[in-house]
Amino acid sequence: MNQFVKNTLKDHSLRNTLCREDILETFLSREVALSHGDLEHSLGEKFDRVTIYRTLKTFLEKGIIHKVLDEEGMRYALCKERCTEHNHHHDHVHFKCSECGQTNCLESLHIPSIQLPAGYHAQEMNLLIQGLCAACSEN
Amino acid sequence: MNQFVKNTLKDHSLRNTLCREDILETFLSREVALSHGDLEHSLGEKFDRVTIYRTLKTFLEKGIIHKVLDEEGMRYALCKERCTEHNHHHDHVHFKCSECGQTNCLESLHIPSIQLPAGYHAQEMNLLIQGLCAACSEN
DNA sequence: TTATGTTTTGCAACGCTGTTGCAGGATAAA
DNA sequence: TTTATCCTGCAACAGCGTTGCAAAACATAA
Ligand SMILES: [Mn+2]
Ligand SMILES: [Mn+2]
Ligand SMILES: [Zn+2]
Ligand SMILES: [Zn+2]
Repeated sequence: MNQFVKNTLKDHSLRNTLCREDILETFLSREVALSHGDLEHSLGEKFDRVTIYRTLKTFLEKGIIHKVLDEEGMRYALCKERCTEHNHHHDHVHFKCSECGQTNCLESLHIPSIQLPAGYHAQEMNLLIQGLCAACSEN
Repeated sequence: MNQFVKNTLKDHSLRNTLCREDILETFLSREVALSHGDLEHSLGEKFDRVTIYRTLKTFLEKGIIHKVLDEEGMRYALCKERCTEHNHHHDHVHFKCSECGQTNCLESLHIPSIQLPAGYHAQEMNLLIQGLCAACSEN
């Protein structure tokens, strides 16, 4: 378990530090997309905010996490596939529940390809669906 | 022209003020989605930043503009259809050019409907496609 | 194990973004 | 023209995100 975290860091040529371990474990244990603020809150006073920012940036560059667009600020989630900095090959849907506020990856839902007007070339797509999640709709 | 602006304000029961006129005209003349910073820059020192924030908020509530999700902060664009605060019925694609940086509405491209997992209910969708726009791809 | 070069961290400081309260000014309607 | 209501500018503030720098931690090889 903790070994997975260590391996992930090693595989990406990153030094094994407590902050990186804790942040990775937080992503693993919570199943949702996390913002910088979520992490800061979740980790208490354990690390400086700046360190958290830099860890997120490093993880993004290494392709360990990917950005999740959100109306109220950027969130991040683990990459399930093998990604690199400028090659985050995700095309799955992100869902944000307007009731519980949680945002998560719907890995199994691919964004359908779209016929763009002439001359346009797509490089990256980001689809956010907002609504009620399964837990919140059965109230 | 200016008359359209006055009518729009009147139709939404908004008082006719210089700041609102100028912001509406800016949205009409530029064809792209604008951020608060774009407007602040475009209007010079003419109005206080706070007034621009409040004008955007008012226009959103009245359904005059809608949000455009963007990796580097929120942008806004005119609603072509009749919208109200909590009923922005847009389902068109937004495109951001990674070369010229412009973001705009592709009004004619509808977001395809997606089959969500059981229990999930969609209320709103936001699809941002990043890539090269027509102008930038013919370089 | 210890020594070494390199990477990472915490701290301080800074600029930018977005919000609120309040008093004075502008607007629309009578 | 008067009046009630709405809008604006100003000041202040909290939060987000970045940078430079010195001290601490890490990985590697002696
Ligand atoms: Mn995802
Ligand atoms: Mn649009
Ligand atoms: Zn929910
Ligand atoms: Zn372009």
